[in-house]
Amino acid sequence: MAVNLPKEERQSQILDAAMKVITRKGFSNARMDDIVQEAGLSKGAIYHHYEGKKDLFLALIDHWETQTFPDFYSRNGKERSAADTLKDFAGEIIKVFKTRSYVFQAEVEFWSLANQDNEVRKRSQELYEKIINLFELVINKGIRQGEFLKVDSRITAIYILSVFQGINWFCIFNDKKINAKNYIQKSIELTLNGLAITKETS
Amino acid sequence: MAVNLPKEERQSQILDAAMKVITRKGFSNARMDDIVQEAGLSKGAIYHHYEGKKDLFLALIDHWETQTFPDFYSRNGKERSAADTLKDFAGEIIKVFKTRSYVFQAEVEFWSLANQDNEVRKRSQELYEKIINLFELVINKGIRQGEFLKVDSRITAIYILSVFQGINWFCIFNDKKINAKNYIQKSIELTLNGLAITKETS
DNA sequence: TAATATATACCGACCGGTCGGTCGGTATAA
DNA sequence: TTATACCGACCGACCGGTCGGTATATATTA
Repeated sequence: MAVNLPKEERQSQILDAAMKVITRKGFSNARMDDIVQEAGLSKGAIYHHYEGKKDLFLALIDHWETQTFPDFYSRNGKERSAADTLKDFAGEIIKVFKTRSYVFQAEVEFWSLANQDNEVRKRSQELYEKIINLFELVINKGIRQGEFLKVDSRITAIYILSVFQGINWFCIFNDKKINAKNYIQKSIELTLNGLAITKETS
Repeated sequence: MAVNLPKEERQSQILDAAMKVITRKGFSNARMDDIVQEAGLSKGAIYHHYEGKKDLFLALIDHWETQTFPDFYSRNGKERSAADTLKDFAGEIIKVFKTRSYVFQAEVEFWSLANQDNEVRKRSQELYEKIINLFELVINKGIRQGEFLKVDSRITAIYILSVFQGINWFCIFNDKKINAKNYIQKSIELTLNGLAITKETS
C-alpha cells in the first residue's frame, strides 16, 4: 500500500496521471482504471480525493491553469514594450510546446466538454477570461503608449488567443512542411505588423 | 415503417440527425438511439447504411465538408483582389455562424477525436488541407499582384484558419461584450492590415 | 514508553446501469 | 420471387462508482 502523502501531493499526483491519460485518450475513453494505473494507486485512493470522474476533470482545469503557464503572468513587466511582451508570450508558448505539448491537447478536451457541460463551460471560460484580460492589459498599454493602432482590446485579445491556439494544428496533425515554432514566430510578427502604427519591413 | 428512400437521401437524413445529436452531446455521449430517434428511423436502418458509430462519424466529416461551405470554393474569382476574396470568406463565416453555428461545434469534436483516432485524424487533416490550399492560393495571388507582403503562404493560411476558428469562442462560451460578427470583421481587418504592403488607415 | 483508540488514507473485488451492436423478422421495390 | 430497405427486442461487454475492509498516522491514556 502506498505511504500516506500530504493531501496536496497526492492530489497533484492523481491530476498529473489524469492529465496524461485524458490528453491521450480523451475524457470519455479515459477509464478511471487507466488513471488508477497511471497514478500507481487504487480506485479507493482516487475516489477518496475526488467525488467522481467529472469532479476530477473540473479539478484538472484548475490544475492546468496553475501548471501550464507559470511564467505567463510575470511577463507583463513595466520596462518592456507591449510588442516585446507579446513576443515574450509567444516565446512561452513555444517553450511549453517543446516540453509539454499535451497542454494544448488538454485545451481541445476543455473546449469539447465545455460545449456539453455547463460546469465545464463555466470553469473554462473563467480560465480564458483571465488570459484575455492579461492580453487586453498589454494591448491597452500598447495603444496608450502610441505603439499600437486604436483597436478594440477585447476583440484583439481573442484574436491573439486564437492565433496562439493555432498551435494545436501541430499538436494534433502531422505537418511535414512547417513546424510549430516557425508558425508562432511568423504569426506574432504578422499580428504585430497588423497592430503597429508604423510598418516595419521584415 | 418508413418508405424506402433513395440511398443518398436516406443517408443524408441520417447524417443530418447525427450532426445535430453529436454537436449537442458530443460523440461519446451521443447514443445511437438518440440518432435513431432524431432521424425518426430505427437502429436497423442506420446499421443498414453504416457499419457502426465510428463509420458514421467518418462519413460525417465528409458530409460536413460538402454541406458547410458550399460557396467557399467558388469565391476565389479572378476579378476580385486577394484582400476582397479573404473578406468574402469572412462574410461566409458570418453567414454560416448565423444560420448553422453547430457547424463550428462539430469542428471542436473533429479536433478532439482526431487527437485520439488515426482515421479521424487522417480524414480531418485531408479536409483542412483543402481549406489551407484554398487560402494559400489567395495569399499567393495577393503576393504575386503586389498586394501582400512576401509571407510564407502556408503559415499564413494556417494563421487565417486559426483566426477564423476563433469564432468557436462565441459558439461555446457566452460573451456579453462582443459578438461573433464583430470579431470576424475586425479580425480580417487586422489580418489584412498585417499582410498589406501599404497600411490603410481604418 | 507502550498500549490503546480514533481518524484518515488507501485498497480492490464486485455490482449494475448503459449502450453499441446483432439478428430474426417484416415491409417495400424490382 | 428475389433483393433491398427497414424494424426493434434483445444481448453482453464495459466501466463508473460502491463499500467492506486493511494499513498508516495521530491523539489519548496508563
